[in-house]
Amino acid sequence: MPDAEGHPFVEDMELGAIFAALADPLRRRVVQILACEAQDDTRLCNSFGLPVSKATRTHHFRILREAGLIRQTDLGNGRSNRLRREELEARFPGLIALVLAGGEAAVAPLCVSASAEPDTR
Amino acid sequence: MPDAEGHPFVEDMELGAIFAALADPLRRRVVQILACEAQDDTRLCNSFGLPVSKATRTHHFRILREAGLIRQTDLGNGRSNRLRREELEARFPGLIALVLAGGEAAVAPLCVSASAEPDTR
DNA sequence: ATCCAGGTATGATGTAAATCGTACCTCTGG
DNA sequence: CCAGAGGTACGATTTACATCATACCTGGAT
Repeated sequence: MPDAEGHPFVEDMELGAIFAALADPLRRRVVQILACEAQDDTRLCNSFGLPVSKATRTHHFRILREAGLIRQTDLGNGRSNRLRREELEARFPGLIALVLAGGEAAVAPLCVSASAEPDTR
Repeated sequence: MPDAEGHPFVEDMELGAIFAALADPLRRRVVQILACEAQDDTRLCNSFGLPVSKATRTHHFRILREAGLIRQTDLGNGRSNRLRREELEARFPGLIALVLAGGEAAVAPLCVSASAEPDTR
């Protein structure tokens, strides 16, 4: 079902996995940030200000990717993250709006610059 | 925040708890059944055909109640369950439609009679 | 009064999830 | 070429969750 990089096809996305992914405040925050940015925004994993270690960050992005919420592109160094907006809207209309409606997933400013801080922690 | 029976107020509902509750296929099924029935449908906990023990069933209904998805009324014996449809729609518009859009949470017929079977298991 | 059906409460148990440290890989910039 | 930044992989730990069995409570039917 998933492609080589672990992205499920739209028709294989599961609501259970989506909900499980969005149940975590950190992951929900990532989606919120991507969702409230302009079209096709692309950012690196470390640019979300997640208060966890690198290893844990990778873990969270994997969950998001495997649920189908984001599409990741390997740049060798760095990895770009993009919300799968249209696909999600087609398969689960209203999902993204809902995540946005949930209010800040309490961690930081959000739409404003979640600047990439050094790898503290 | 919650009232005496453990129901959160609309304004206290949290998207995280909602998503966590709906991540489980059994609980999602309960919500689907309630959602696709007519207005203000009320059913007992054992009428959903959940393939788990009584204790586990109680557990799942507690999660649903504390997330704000259902409202339970104690009847002494038995306990009626009702989807908090309008309140949910006001707070998280599109949520219910989304759960329905997710397709059958693979367990049984669904909208058709999930008849109350004897307490096997 | 009894019994039973529907639920809750309380542990116990097994599995899954979040977290981290460390080691490693891949590009880019001196 | 070497150092460093961005990530992944692996193993360990700790916590949360789904599950059950058992004991108990409440109201309706017999």
